Amino acid sequence: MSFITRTEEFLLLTVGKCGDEASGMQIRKAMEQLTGRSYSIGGIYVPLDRLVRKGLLHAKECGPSPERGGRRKRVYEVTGKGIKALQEVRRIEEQVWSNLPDLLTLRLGLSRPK
Amino acid sequence: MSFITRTEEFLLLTVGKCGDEASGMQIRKAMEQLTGRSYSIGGIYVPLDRLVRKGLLHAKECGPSPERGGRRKRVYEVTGKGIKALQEVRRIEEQVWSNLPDLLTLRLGLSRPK
DNA sequence: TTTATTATCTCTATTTCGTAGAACTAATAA
DNA sequence: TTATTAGTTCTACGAAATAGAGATAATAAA
Repeated sequence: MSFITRTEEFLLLTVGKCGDEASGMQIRKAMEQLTGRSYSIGGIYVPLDRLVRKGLLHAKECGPSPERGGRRKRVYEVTGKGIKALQEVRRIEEQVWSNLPDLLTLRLGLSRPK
Repeated sequence: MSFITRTEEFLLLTVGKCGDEASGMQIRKAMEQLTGRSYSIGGIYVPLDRLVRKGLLHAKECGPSPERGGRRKRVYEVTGKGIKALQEVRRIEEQVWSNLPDLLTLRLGLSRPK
């Protein structure tokens, strides 16, 4: 078994951050703010759908926003399985980044001593 | 532009950890220990080659090990560009994991208060 | 009521990455 | 000279990322 990808990780966290506002377009905006890069529409919806299929996200249909136009929104939320996947990937990330040799720590500018 | 993948991140860090011993098979062992999962041969060499082509790793041919058998080893080292990529991905990871709403922090078991 | 406008989502083609393991190579030992 | 072995090359295939045109469903304007 493999870890979730970075895109999946960021999407799960972003959905969590957006809370009740976690619709596709809102998630896209938040992802762009958080990461500083831009995402195409497919770059959001394709992996979102995959996360739903895998059971890491749950999707529910909502009413439209009060603004002019716009179709029904679909709002996502992180499932228990999604939380587990995040916990696992965080644990591994910490593991891999720990006990770096001094030279590497230095080159990375992480020389915070101790 | 996109971030390096998780596999690439782990490989770069593992190469850094292995130092002078960073040959393909050694890297494979270290990756398995660090992550707790197993990697096929291709699962190591294919992305290693890609990292070399992208300039994040440098490869040099070495003599064989003193053990019986075995062909020449190829030893990898992280380039300056590789270090930069690691710094960037770490910065973004920290960004995305910061300022989580209380509910999410709780669900993730990160309630280490402020 | 019909038409224009708009936000959101669906669909799908293409490129890039991950995964697997058989086959090949070059070294030492028998 | 042949067997044995560590290490690498090769390559096929499945999975994920990326891009953006088009479909849909809502409100506003005519």
